[in-house]
Amino acid sequence: MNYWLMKSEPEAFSIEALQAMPAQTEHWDGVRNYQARNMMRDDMRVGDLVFFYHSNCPEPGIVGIMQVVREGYPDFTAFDPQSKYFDPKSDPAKPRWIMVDIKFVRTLKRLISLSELKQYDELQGMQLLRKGNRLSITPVTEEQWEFILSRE
DNA sequence: GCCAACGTTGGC
DNA sequence: GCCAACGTTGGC
Repeated sequence: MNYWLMKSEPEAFSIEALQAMPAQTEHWDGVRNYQARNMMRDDMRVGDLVFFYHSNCPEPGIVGIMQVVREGYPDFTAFDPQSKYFDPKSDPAKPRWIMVDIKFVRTLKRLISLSELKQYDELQGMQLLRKGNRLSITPVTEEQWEFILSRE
């Protein structure tokens, strides 16, 4: 069982939007970074728990929890010229990009902001907090996961 | 294979 | 809107 953190701009896709989906489940499309793709492809398993992080918004931070319900499969938005995630170099016969399906578990009782996360010694070394980190998917250790939930 | 130019992310 | 950090592209 692994733990993760996945970022989304709430204007594009928020935890409220996930909660409103049929079966409260959605595919996590549009990841166009190889490191993040490799994590989805190689390491993410059904049952893994994921923090939902709102990025690029007035108060960035962790807003809820979701769960992986389908393991990596081709990101079909890469094949759709109408999609903003279209990638002409992704060949349907040899897909370049991968997505997983994610199900809403719950919102946190309160938002745990990025600025708060940065203040905890216990979270030193958390990949999200590394200088210059731009990865939209990062692993979270069990210790970090438990600690963050204990601050809720 | 190097690296300059360019594009994107995302906090502030 | 700014800009630091970083990834990708493409000429050589």
